[in-house]
Amino acid sequence: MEVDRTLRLLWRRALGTPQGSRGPKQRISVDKVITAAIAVADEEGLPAFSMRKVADRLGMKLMSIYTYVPGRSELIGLMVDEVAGEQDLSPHEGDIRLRVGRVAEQLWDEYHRHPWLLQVESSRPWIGPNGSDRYEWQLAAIEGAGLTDLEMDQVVTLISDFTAGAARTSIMSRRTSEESGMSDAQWWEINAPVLDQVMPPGRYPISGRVGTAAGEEYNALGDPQRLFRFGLDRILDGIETLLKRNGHL
Amino acid sequence: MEVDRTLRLLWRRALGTPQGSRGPKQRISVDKVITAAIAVADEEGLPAFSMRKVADRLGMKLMSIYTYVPGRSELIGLMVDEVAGEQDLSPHEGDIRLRVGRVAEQLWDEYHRHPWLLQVESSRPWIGPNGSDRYEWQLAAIEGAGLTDLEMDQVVTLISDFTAGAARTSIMSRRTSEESGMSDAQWWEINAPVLDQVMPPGRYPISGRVGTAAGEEYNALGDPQRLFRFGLDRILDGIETLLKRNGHL
DNA sequence: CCTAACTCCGTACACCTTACGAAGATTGTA
DNA sequence: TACAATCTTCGTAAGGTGTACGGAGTTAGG
Repeated sequence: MEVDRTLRLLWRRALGTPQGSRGPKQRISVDKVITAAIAVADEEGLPAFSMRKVADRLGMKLMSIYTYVPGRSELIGLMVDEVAGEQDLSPHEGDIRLRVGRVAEQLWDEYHRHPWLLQVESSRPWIGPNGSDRYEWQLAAIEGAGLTDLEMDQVVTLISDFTAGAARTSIMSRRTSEESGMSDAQWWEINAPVLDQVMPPGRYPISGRVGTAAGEEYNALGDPQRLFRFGLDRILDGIETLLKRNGHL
Repeated sequence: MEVDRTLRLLWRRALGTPQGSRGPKQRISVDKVITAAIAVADEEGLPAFSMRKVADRLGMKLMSIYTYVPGRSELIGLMVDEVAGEQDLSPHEGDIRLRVGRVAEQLWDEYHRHPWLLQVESSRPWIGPNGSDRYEWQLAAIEGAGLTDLEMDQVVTLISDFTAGAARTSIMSRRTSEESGMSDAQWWEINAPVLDQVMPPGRYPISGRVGTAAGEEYNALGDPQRLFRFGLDRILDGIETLLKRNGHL
């Protein structure tokens, strides 16, 4: 079963080398394949990520990659767990606000370092060593704060979901300015004639006002970092409210 | 410029029919193309969504579709604004908790009705009529609650980002159970030997305990609806805290 | 020593988007 | 009425994609 093989690849370090194979030794290693694959995805994004490009980068031919990993989607699973291992999981310090904040910021950084993470659409969420270690570390941030086990899982999910959503917005806006090959000014210049015709003054009273305010404060496209911070602070307030209600804090 | 053409397609109803073209009349309409495209995406997801399938569904040949829309990514932009128009934007009622809750639930429903929305990776966020109307409506939910213009934008973004993140988790878990062709039990049966070997008891003290609790409460895969509700309630608490701090409520 | 098992990889197939141009339909205008 | 301009439809082809299959060569176990 391919599931089994992929799982063994995920936990390859814990399982040790699978001695005694007959044919010629592999020229490179799964780790090299994964590293090259991550580099390709970092540079070009997941849609443009292809087995051919991974092979090229390694100086091998396309079909050889398939002796290292079962296929494209399994390789992506391996990449996801690999980058989950880049984080610093040193013991938590400070009050719960700081701890939980750090959990969120770590995810935020990871998404920005590897924007393709948000394009991953696995049909099976692989359980890998780095993902498992991180989940344990995330829970440790709120261990002993007075939450039930169920609430602990829910809080970590809340933080993860919000951060993923905010990072998605941030990355899409970044892609917009980088990759569209068009400055904001140019874009508005092209669109203005149509939009002026179709959005007469007064048609959007609130968004007109709010959009202007927001546009002036953070410039035009929104300041994703600041939006993230605002949302995170509200969520931390909400978590503190829950702790108070539970009789802690 | 293709930007201009797409924008005109987005606002086609407001702009009226562009009279006086010379050649033969078009056999169908942009609306029919968009509707067919949405149906394909609903059924098969965005990766499997192709121009050919849209053409087939309409009884036309592949290249004819390109006389209606500039290309695949522009068609997707049109689809996004189209489904944004399915919502009921009737006036808000109830207190702010209810209003904001309804904003979130509406997005939640939309993502579940059209899961491919979360797979969209536009390089330009098109400004369409339905998206604009909805943003106005979302702001109206918190108009007059005592927030600054900037805070209003930030609150709507917070709700949108969290909902997108939670919906993403929910949809991925739904896809997992549907599409993997494998029940949870089967999956664990295959994985158990490897995981047992590699995650010895005590290796993950907190996640072991929390995972068990969560698994028992909502069964095994997590109950996305309930996780969404929990997160939303925390965020609403956080927003109320902000209002109190601002001197309202 | 020889065969089983492995690596590497060429070829092929079935998909994808879209550029280009041909063929035919329609309309505005001379 | 004629005819050019302009449009729709669509065939073809180029350049991508993932991966099934099988062949050639290499290595280690029995």
